[in-house]
Amino acid sequence: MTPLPVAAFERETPEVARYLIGCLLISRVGGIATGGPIVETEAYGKDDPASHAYRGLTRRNATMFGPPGHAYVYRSYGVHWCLNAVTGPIGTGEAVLIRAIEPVFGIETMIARRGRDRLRDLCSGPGKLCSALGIDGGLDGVPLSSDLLTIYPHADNGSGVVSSVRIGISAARDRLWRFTARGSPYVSRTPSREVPVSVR
DNA sequence: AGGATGATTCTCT
DNA sequence: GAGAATCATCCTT
Repeated sequence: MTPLPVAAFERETPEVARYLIGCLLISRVGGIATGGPIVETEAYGKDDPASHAYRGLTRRNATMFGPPGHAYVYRSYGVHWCLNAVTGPIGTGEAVLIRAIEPVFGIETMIARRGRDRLRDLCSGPGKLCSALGIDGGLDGVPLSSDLLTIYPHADNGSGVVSSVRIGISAARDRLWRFTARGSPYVSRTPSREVPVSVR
């Protein structure tokens, strides 16, 4: 199975966020495969006051300005790790936050890492999925085609994807830059207002 | 050096 | 749905 090519991360960031729904995210941290299909993403794109990159390059967000197709891993609220896929050409600070996956591979390992045994509690949030997959700051900047962290394409990509407003931000609340797999019980929160997404 | 601020999670109501 | 926990990062003195 071939990982997503870098070209897949070079389109407009919201388009990448939509496209990633259904793609397979696999971690092999610790030599154990964990992961599953992506069911929730958010775009942090151009001229976006909600983005870490909005006020320019800093030490934390430097990876966002690097090459597309790499992982941007940052610490949230001092305790959680969050995983992004860097998008756009070098020099632009854009990324897609991977917010939730459907837990499929390495369930026992993910249960142990999370300290929770209900399937829906394993990967239903950006901090949760990093915990379940063993992702931490040491993976910041690694290619998403690497042995440690890989995103694979999925045949059914595109169907059943809906958009809604992003979660946990205070700026640019009107942008429909959150994407979820319609009806998935593994998202962080059920979207209040779902808007259909056109598939090209 | 100090203060404000979260791209969150968990628990309780 | 609301509130607490918790601390690295960033910006302002």
